[in-house]
Amino acid sequence: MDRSERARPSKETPGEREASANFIRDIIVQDIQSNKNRGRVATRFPPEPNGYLHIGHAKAFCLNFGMAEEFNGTCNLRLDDTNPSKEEVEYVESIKQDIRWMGFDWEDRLYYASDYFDKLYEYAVQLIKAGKAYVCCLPPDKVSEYRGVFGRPGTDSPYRNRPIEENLRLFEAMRRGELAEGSHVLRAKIDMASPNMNMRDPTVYRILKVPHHRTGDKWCIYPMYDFAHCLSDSIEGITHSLCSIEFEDHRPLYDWFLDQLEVPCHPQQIEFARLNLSYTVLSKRYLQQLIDEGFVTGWYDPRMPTLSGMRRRGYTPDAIKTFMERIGIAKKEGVVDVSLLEYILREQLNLTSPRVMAVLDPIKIVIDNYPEGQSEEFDAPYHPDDPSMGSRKVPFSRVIYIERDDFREQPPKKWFRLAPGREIRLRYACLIKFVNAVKDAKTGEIVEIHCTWDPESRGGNAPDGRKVQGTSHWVSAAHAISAEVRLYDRLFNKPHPMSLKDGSKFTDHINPESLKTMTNCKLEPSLKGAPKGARYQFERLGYFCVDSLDSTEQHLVFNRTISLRDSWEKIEKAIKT
RNA sequence: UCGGGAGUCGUUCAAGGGUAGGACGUCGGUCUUUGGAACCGAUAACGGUGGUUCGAAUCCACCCUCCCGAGCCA
Repeated sequence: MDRSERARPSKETPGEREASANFIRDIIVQDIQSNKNRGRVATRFPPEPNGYLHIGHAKAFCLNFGMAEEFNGTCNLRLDDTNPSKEEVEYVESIKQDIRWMGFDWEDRLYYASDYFDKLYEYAVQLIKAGKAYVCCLPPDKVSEYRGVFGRPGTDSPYRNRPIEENLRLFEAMRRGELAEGSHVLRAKIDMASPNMNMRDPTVYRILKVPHHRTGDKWCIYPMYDFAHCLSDSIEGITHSLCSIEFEDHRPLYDWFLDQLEVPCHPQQIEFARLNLSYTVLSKRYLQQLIDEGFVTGWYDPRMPTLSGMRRRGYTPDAIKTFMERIGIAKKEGVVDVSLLEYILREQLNLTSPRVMAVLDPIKIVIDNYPEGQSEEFDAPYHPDDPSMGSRKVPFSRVIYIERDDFREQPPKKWFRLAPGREIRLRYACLIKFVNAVKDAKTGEIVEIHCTWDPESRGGNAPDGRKVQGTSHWVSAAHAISAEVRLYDRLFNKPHPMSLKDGSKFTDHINPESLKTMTNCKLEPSLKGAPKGARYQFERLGYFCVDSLDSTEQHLVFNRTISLRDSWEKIEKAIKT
């Protein structure tokens, strides 16, 4: 292809995501140029409804919906429900909700593989009539044994050359429920000597006497993935069937079925590497295990990499989409550093979150020279770099709270915050100067700190131009509202919890601090009535959102989406070592 | 053992017979009423060995490493 014709990254305008080149886009561009499929692009996202969608699925559907959008095509949502023993309606609903939340629309193209059960049955009959499939009576362990091992050909089933009429009769008996589960299967007659195990007479239909969440008990035989998937794609007129790398050696089988049968079209299967993320696990099975063993509260726990967990945590769909574009699409399998996701999240939240003040672990400050019973208000902008977000009034009075962590009796080097003898700024308010700290006689714990303020410094600066190094966020005690704040962190403390060489289980590496609940938090009064899901930056702390499940008007609950970058933490570590 | 796939900065994605580029990370700096943000700079890579060529990361050969595959799961 001429280089100038190649899909290039779109011009970068502020706030717009950049489209990066990827090999799938290149293929689609070529296909359009050669007028393959008459220039049409049709993709689909085919999740199995046996669990909640996670960020790995998001990579797949962002690609499928994204390509369709970009090339004026369509993307279908198809629930791949061919195994009723594992699938549930709850999952179907969550899948739809999560995709919608991410901003994609399948319009009227919501399909189920089970929509095609009648057609698939007919295709199977067609295959039998063509002498390309047979009913095998080998029990499961024998089927496996006959299939053989890598490097050596398998053995033909003794039922392989059954007459077509008998196959037809037995398949019909399977369908009618006359045969026991496990006793018979329909198999494609391909090649028991193929080096590709998928081609050694794969199972096409099995008996499963299980009701289906959509077809009820109409069927007791169900098609296998390889058969159902390629045909569903063809029935829907899919042009590009994008799937993950582990299906690469299923492609010959995908193509084989479509070649044997009279089908509407023959989509092209293209494989790409699935997403892996550091400090997390991305597999339904392991996520289910985290739930079952009580490490998290459910699929929607804010620490889970599920879309419902991330939504509750405060992630934005846009951050996830931008992440997908930045990591790109390739065939190489790898692990993306979660810090890139976090960077993009902060990048977006920084632009869009109103700033407010919240003290999570309060310590009382008494302003000795501020009159008792008096108060005043300071004007505080909602965003320091975006005046269009406006401002609010923050009340100030004699007793306020600051963060316990913002005071040190014996400050280390490079400490900018409050300490004996120091003067600091209260954000958007004034300068205060340390007087003394009052300790509990028994425990030695500091119960309150006395300071004086400089009334001339209203707004935050002294007219004499003197500078202070530190600025603290604060809340007026008399005006504060109480709340619970849940501090979430990475779920694992190892970058690759799934591949430790020491023989440990991944659950051994759960971060014990992945959730820290703060119950005595003080918020500025403007936060009263904050609606579920609302996002804020708590100044100097991080990005937080109102919990969508547990927060009530009487008892506000906030989740920490992500902390602010903390360069003091780095300095502190450097000093200690 | 056989088949399939993949190897480019620490990570991820590019480019590609002619100076290997971006982003994150890391390190340093500027600025700052968030130790935030922003800005500037530095860092660092073509798995190996041969061959073809004026020139190879790119083409060829061989080798090495890693991933997937023996469900009546998807």
